Amino acid sequence: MSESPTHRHFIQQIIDSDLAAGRRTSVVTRFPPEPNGYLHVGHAKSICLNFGLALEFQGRCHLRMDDTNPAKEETEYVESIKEDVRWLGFDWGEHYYQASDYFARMHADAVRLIRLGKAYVCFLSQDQIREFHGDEKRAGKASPTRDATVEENLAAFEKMTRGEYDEGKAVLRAKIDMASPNMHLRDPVIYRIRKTSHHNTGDQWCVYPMYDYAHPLEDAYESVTHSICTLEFEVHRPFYDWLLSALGFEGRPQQIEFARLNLTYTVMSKRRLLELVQEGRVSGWDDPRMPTISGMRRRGYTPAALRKFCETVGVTKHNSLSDVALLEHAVRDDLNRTSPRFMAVLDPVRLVIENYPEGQTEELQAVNNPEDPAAGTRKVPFSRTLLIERADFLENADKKFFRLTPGQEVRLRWGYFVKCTGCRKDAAGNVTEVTCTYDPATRGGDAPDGRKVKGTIHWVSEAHAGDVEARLYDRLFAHEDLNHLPEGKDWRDLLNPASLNAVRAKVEPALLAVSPGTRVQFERTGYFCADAKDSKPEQPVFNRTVTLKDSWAKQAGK
RNA sequence: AGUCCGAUGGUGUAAUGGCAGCACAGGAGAUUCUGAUUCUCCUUGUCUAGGUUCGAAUCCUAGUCGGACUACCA
Repeated sequence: MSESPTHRHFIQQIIDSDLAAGRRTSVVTRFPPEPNGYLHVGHAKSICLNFGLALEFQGRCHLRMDDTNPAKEETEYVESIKEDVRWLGFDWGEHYYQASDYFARMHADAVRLIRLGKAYVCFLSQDQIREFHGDEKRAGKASPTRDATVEENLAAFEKMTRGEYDEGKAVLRAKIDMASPNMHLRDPVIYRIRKTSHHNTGDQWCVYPMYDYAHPLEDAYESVTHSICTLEFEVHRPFYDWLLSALGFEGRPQQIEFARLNLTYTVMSKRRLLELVQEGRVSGWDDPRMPTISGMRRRGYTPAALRKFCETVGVTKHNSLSDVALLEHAVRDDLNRTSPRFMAVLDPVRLVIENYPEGQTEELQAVNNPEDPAAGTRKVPFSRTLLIERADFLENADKKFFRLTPGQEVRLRWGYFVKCTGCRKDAAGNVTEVTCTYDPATRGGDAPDGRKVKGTIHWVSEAHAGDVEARLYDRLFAHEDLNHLPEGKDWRDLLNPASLNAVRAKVEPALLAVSPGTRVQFERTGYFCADAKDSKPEQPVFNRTVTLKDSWAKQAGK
């Protein structure tokens, strides 16, 4: 538990008090993504918040596609969003909605607004609108048609709707206050002309509502009670309230803003993620290095780990930059309990047991998961010639090195004690083979005489080993805070050139049979997931989710 | 520059006028058939200055710093 069990974040407190005071009798939230990209871990925070609140208060949470801009949205994204929300473990039940389903109703409300004298058609060009808008110091100037009659506006909006104007020739604006210190209240544009086919409504419409106009209405139509969004919409709230009040909605939704998630060594904007994909810097939205939910799923992250992480970072109103170590901790913690162990050698060197009979093979019993007795055991083939990690042998080592070095005895995991006798090298001085002798009495890994070894290393039998691709991932960026770039650098300059290192690994035979998507631990090296896309039968490709903590590497680095 | 929002260890957060706590990270040690896990202990914090109060992280004022906004994007 990262917080005391009684802790309530500020949104829970708002809801508590709404319920206690009788202002609300139920809780309805919504997660409203625009289908113009894949969901990322920042969205996961919002999903957990909104669906979590609904669960906690026995209300409901709607999944709503905020598809008001036909130029940017695609069905591919709609499908991926649904999949990601489900995968995270949430269920919207019957409550799937699309902003585009409300276009007729929104249009009718725009007509109402005009009749109320609270909206008008403006024929200024985009540049003129900007110019008339004023700035912090100067009040804006009224559009020439600001005081047109209701009839004139109705007629003009009708012509807009019928497509009689070209794109950009006219917009519908709310009539509020051109002198407001809040720019969003200086007669914001609420409808624009777009003669583009919409992924859902096709060519039915050529006028489309703007976010500021559409969003409060969507919430109101669905009887949303608490409309939770990110901090940058704080300035939009007065318009949100103005609109619903102007149109006379009862029991209006309340907009509440919270701080979006930022992660070290990670970009979190859809625009940047899209660029990484389009520029081919990653293999796609689901590249395992991407902070997208689909990328993290492929990388081996679990829904539980993501949910736990979202709980850990909390919900506040101030911007922060969460350490990616928090995320890594969440996934290690989950995977440690749940993933079966296997032996895999990522950087192999041969180990020959000189006193083990040539040609002999035996099967040793290995425990699948020490954290979970129910996971059972498996057999691992053993023979005279093994493969071990190159880093587990050192010709000249100090006393702190617990692995193979001439004269030192170590345990082969689930196997025997072996004592290092030396090594052979090639002409260049590279170690080609490590040699040792074994103690037959230590079969299974324990010495009858009670003697201890300091180190245990993993291994595979060379003749029995499978050969697979292992993709060793590291952080995508080499810079900590991508919202603050070093002088003169583009964010792309900060990509980590070593974010992917694909190696051929030698693995115990049981590993060849795992199905795509399976998460395992490679003992002593890390958690891996059989890639869901590139794995073939008997030929899995493993993605490293995260390394195991390595206090030896830390020590040795000192 | 204006308006709005925010500020608690290295990081993320709790304490809602009454002992500044938790997690991560870092350090030391114990345990261990993974130098993992687990366990124990430790380092480190209320932006500044005033005020209110018996008592302030909390309330007030001013300042400082950070963020958002000035799209026919969401």
